[in-house]
Amino acid sequence: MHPYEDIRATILERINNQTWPAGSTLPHEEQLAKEFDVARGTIRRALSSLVEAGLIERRRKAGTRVVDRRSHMSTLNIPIIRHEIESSGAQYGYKLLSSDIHSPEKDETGFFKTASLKHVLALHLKDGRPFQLEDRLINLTAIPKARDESFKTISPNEWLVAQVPYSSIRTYLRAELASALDVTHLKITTGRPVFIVERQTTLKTVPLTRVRLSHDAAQYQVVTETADVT
Amino acid sequence: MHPYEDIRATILERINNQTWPAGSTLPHEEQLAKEFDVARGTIRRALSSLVEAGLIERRRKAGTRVVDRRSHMSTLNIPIIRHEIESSGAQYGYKLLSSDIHSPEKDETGFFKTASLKHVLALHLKDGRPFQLEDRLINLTAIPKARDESFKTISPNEWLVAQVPYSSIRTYLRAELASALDVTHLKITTGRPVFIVERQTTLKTVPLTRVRLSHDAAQYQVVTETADVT
DNA sequence: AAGTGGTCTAGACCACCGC
DNA sequence: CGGTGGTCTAGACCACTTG
Repeated sequence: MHPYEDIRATILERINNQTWPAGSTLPHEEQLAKEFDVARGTIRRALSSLVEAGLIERRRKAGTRVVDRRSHMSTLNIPIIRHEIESSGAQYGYKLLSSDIHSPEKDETGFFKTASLKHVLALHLKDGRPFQLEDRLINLTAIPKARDESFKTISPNEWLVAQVPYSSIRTYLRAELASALDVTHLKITTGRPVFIVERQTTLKTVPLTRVRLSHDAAQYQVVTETADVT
Repeated sequence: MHPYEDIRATILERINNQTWPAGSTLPHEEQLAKEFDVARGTIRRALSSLVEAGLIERRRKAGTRVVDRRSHMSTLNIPIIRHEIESSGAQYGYKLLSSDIHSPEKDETGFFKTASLKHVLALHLKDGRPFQLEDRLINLTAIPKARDESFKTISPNEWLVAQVPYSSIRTYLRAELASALDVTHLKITTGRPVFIVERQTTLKTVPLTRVRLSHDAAQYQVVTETADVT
C-alpha cells in the first residue's frame, strides 16, 4: 500500500535470503531511490525503520551495513502493578507497612550519594493475597513533596509516576531466595524463590528513587516481545 | 543545534512542567510549525521521537495527546551468551550434553503444533565453570538443516541466530527453584534459585524453536535501561 | 577531499475517524 | 463532512568520517 512499507519488506527479504548477507553493505540511498523509483526521503523512511528494528546500521561515509544479529532486542514493559492486576480481572488491594525518614547510610548500593531519604515498605495484593512487596527509597532533596505524603492510600510507585518526571530508568531483573521480609509479607515459605525487579530512577544525573519489587516466583513472570518485522 | 532536538526538548519540558499535563491535547502540527518557525516536517520529526519514547500518542483528527505515564518502557537486550562472557573478559566454554530427535509430544506447552522436533541440551561455561544451561527444541519441519547439525562445536543458540531468519520472539523471564537437570549440570545445590530466560521464536506464525536458558541466580541478572529522553 | 547519511524546506495529496 | 495526522516529492545544504 504505502511505498515505504513495500520497500522495507523487499529489503528485509533480501537480508533474509542472503542477497545482502550479514556484514555486507547496501546501496546508497540515491541508488535505492532510483531502483524503487521513489524520492530519497521514502528510502530513508524504510531504512530508518530497519535501523530501529536493529537489523541494519548506518554511518556517514561508511554506508549502510547489515547487522550481524548477535542478540535479540525487545521492548520490556513493566506496568504499575495495580493496572496489571486490574487488567487481569482480579481485585487490587494496597497496604502501607512502614514509612520512615533515614539518613543516606541506608543506601547500601551507593545509588544516592548524599540525600535525606524516605524509606517506604508497602504491599500490593491481588484478590486479597499478597502479590508484590515494594521496598522503596526516595530522595527527599530532589522530591521534597514526598516528605508530606503518607502513602497510606496511594502506593509510592503510583504516586511517583504521576508526580515526578524522570529521564532514565535502569532496571535489574533477578532471582533470589525469599528474604525474611519477603517470607513475612508475601506469605511464602522460607526457601522459596522470589522474582525481583529493581529500578533506579534518575532525572538528569540526579538519583530520584530506588525500588525493590519482590514477587512469589510461582505467581509472577515478565513477558516481552520483539516488534514483528515483516 | 538541530532544530528538531531543541523543539523536542521544549515540548518535553512543557510536558514535565505540566504546561501540557497528562491527557491534554497539544496544538496541531501547523500551529507548532508556526510557533517554532520551522517546516511542518521538522515538527513531525520531534513529535515522532516523543511517540517512540512513549510520552505522547497521536491519532488522526483526534490530535496529539500527552500519555498518562502508567508504565516504564525499556529496551531489553539478551545477547548470545558467548559474546556476553567474552566481553566480560572471561573465557567461554561449550559442551554438548545430548541431542535427540523427538515427536511432538515432547512439547508440553503446545508451542509447536505438529512437527518433528530436535531436542538439544547444552552447557555454556564461564572460566571453566557452568554458567548457562540451554535446553532447546527445534522445529525440523521448518529448519531441516538442523537435522544434520551435531551441535558438538557450535551451540544451537549461535547456530540458529546465524542461519535462521525470524520475525518475532517472545521472551519470558522468571525465577524457579533449580530442577534436577539444573542441579546436575550447573553444579549448584538443591534448593537454590535459578533465573530462567525462555524464548519462543517464530517466522510468520511458524514456530521455529523454543529454548529454556537457566542460570545460577547468584551469578546472573538482566539489566535494561530506558532511552534517556532529554 | 569526497562520499555518505542527516536535516530541513515548502509544497501536495491522502486516509482515517471523530463529530 | 472536515480536520487531523500520515505519506511523499524534489530539491538544498550540512556534517561526519573514512580512505
